[in-house]
Order: sequence, then structure tokens, then C-alpha cells
Amino acid sequence: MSERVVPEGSRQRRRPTKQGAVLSERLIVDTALRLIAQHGAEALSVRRLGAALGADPTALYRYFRNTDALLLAVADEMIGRAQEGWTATGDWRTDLRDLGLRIHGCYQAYPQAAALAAHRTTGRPYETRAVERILGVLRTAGFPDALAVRIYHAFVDQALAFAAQDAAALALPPAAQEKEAEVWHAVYGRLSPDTHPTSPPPSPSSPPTCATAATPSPSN
Amino acid sequence: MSERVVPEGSRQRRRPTKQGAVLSERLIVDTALRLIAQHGAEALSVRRLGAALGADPTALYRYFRNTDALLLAVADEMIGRAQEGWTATGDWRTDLRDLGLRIHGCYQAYPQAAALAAHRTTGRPYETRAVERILGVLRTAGFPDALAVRIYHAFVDQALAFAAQDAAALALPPAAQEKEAEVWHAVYGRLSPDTHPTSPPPSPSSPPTCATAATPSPSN
DNA sequence: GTTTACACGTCAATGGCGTTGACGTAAGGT
DNA sequence: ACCTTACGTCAACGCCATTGACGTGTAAAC
Repeated sequence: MSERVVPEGSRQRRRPTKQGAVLSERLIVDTALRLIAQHGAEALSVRRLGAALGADPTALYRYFRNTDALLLAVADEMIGRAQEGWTATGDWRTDLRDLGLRIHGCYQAYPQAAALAAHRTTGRPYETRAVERILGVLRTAGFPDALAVRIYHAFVDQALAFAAQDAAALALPPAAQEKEAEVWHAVYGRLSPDTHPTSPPPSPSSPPTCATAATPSPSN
Repeated sequence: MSERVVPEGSRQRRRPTKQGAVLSERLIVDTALRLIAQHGAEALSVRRLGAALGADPTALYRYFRNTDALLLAVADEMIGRAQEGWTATGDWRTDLRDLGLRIHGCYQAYPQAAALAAHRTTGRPYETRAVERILGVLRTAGFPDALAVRIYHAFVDQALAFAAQDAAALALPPAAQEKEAEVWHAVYGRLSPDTHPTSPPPSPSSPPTCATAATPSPSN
């Protein structure tokens, strides 16, 4: 009957693995994140994670009910990192913008993991904290609750949607990224001759992203 | 040496399977889409798809190099359906808005499939057609090419990002959707007492989506 | 200090997965 | 009528997540 996974709080009996590693929820999540970043999302398997940790693969099931739970923990970790060091300034536009850019930055830093995590609800501490902070910002700004919730959703959905989109572009294997660039050259080539015979291509080296597209560009 | 997959154009030798089905790229894609819609994304496996088609699972490899190629075909099919019956009006804002809503609608109709397909580049006919149509709209509107490409990206990225986000919410299993709703009730409950003791909750039955959030709401 | 309970790392096993290579048959071009 | 070969089928490989049983060492109880 006794549950296989014990909650992290009451975890006491630490025992090293055969290879000497001492496991913990944190260590596992960090290792998973590193594994995904280095070798891509599909390189994350219970067996490989076990190997990377220096433990029997099935030891993970003492910490997470299944791989999906582990994935949610990874997602929450990223939400946590996005908030690291953030503090409210009191200006709600500044605060939300800062949070949004942090999320975007964090997802861009781990695009492979972001692709897995972006559209999930973790129900874990960091996510809860983020929700509370954002609603706190809006309440402090004086929005009535109904409107605050509305703004919350508009903000979070847009931030997550854009972050996910840009992360997905970044998570493509380099070959696919090049191919995409080629497609754009081809399209431009097909467009150009009949209407604008000799105009220069639009900075083909850096394709636009959600972030750049949504940001009012300086004079351009 | 001879390639396992024959391009659809030059495919001739149709032969029924033991169970009498006559395969084709279209049939396979449609069946896959139906399978995903009915039983969720993780129910799509080569073996199950083979069973649904009434064919040996490995027959699929005569039509698609691997499951990823099949997935891209499914993604392209959705792009194709989004364009079905669309025609340009000449007003570029109307045309883009229409296309965007069609994509959104199509993804909402097959949320499970959308989750798999949203962030992929298919490189297939329907996608190519969509790109050409959108750029055509912008060219017809008189935008110089550089700006047209910029607007193209702003539009497509936003449309896809929002469609993906809303599809992801819809693709959650009903239990998770309820849980999410509960969380919102809880948050609202926690918010309410100290600042707005008795204001009614903000229509808790229908959570906001990207589409509703981005649409200027009537007077609300 | 000894005992006791159980947390947790390990092992073995199960069933599903994608993918490959070989094979034979029937369809189409000639 | 023949020949070629497309393509459906079969068998097999290696990887996957997950489970149940087991035993050991640790932390707590006394």
C-alpha cells in the first residue's frame, strides 16, 4: 500500500547509490534539464537519466510518479529560474514586462526543454508563486479582481505563447534552421523580380521572432 | 538501394491489404488525424494506425519515411483545411484576420493534433500555398518586400502562437481542465476577501483564451 | 546501545514502441 | 505473355516506461 513516492519535505533516509551518488529531487531535475539542453528533448529517457545520475534508472520512481511528473518538475524549475531575483518596482507595466521578458529569456536559454514545458500547468510551487506575484502586481495597481484576472490571462497567455513559439524555432536542429533560411531566400527571390527588381533582401541573417515582431522597432 | 518511399505523384501499383483496404497518403493522414482526435496524441502509434487502417503496421513505411514525416503530413493537412474555401477580398487586414481565425479554428477543432503540429515547419504543399497567399495579400496591398516579410512573420508567429496556446488548453484531459478551473476559483477566493469582499467572480464558467484576450471586448 | 521499521536503491520482467531487411506476390508496362 | 518492381507482410532488434519483489542500511525508538 505504502506510496512509492514520498513527498520531498519528509524525505529523510538518504542512501547513496552503488556509484556513490546521493539523489534528490533537485539533483534529478537539474540533471534532466542539462540532459535535455545538451542532447535534445528526445534524449531524455529514464534509462539515460539514471545513467547520468549514476543510479539505477528505476530509482527515479522513488522521486516522481512517472516521467510526466518529472517533466512538470522541470517545467516548474524553469518558471522558478525566470523569477530568480525579480522584485516588484510598483509600476505594473514595468513589472509585467520584466516578468514576460524573463520568461521569454529563460525559455530561449533552454529551448528544447521549453518546447516540452511551455503549454503545461505544473501545479507546483514556482508556478503558484508566479501566479500570486502577477496577481499581486495587478492588485497593487488597483485593478478590480475581475479585470485583474482578465489582464492576467491576456498577459500570461501572450507571454507563454510567444516564448513557446520562439523557443520552438530555436529548438530546431541546426540543419532545419538553415533550411528555413533557404526557404526564405527562395521566397524572396520569387517575390523580387516582377515587383521590386533590385531591392536588397531584408537582413536575411537574423529572422524575426515574436519578441522582435512585437517590439516597436526603432524607426525601421 | 531503391528508396522505400515512393513519391505520391508516381505511385501506381495499388494493392489491397489482406483485410481489403487500399492505402494512400490521404487515407493514412486522415486516419491518423481521426485517431488523434478520438484517442489523444499518444494513441497515435504505427501499430495502432496500421490496425485502424486494416493493414500491416509496417506498410506505412511505404508512404512515409518515418513517423515524423507522417506527423508533418498531418500538420500540413490541417494547414490545408484552414485554407479551404478561403479567397482574398482585397482588404489585407480582413484577409489576414480571416486566415488567422481560420487557423485558430482549425487548431481548436483538432487540439490534440495541433499540439503536435503547431510549431513544426512542414515544407509541404499546403504550407507553401499558405505562405504564398499571405505574401500575396501583403504584396497586393502594396507593402515593399522587406516590410511584407516583416509583417508576414509578425502575423504568422502571432497566429500560430495563439492558436497553439489555445489548442494546448483544449487538449488537456477534462480532469485537468476542471482542476485548472478549481485553481482559479481558489485564487479568486484568496484574492477576494481583503480587497473586494463581495464582488462576483468573473464568469468562472468560460476561462479566457488568447483569442478572447486579444479581441477588444465590447464595453467590458 | 540495541532494536526495530521502513525508505529507497536495485534487479528482473513485461508489454509496447519505431524501424529495418528479407521475401513473395500481383500489378503494369511492354 | 513476360518481366520488373511496388508494396504488403513477416520476423526480428533494440529501446522505452513501468511494476513488483527484495534486501540493505539508516534513522528513529527505547
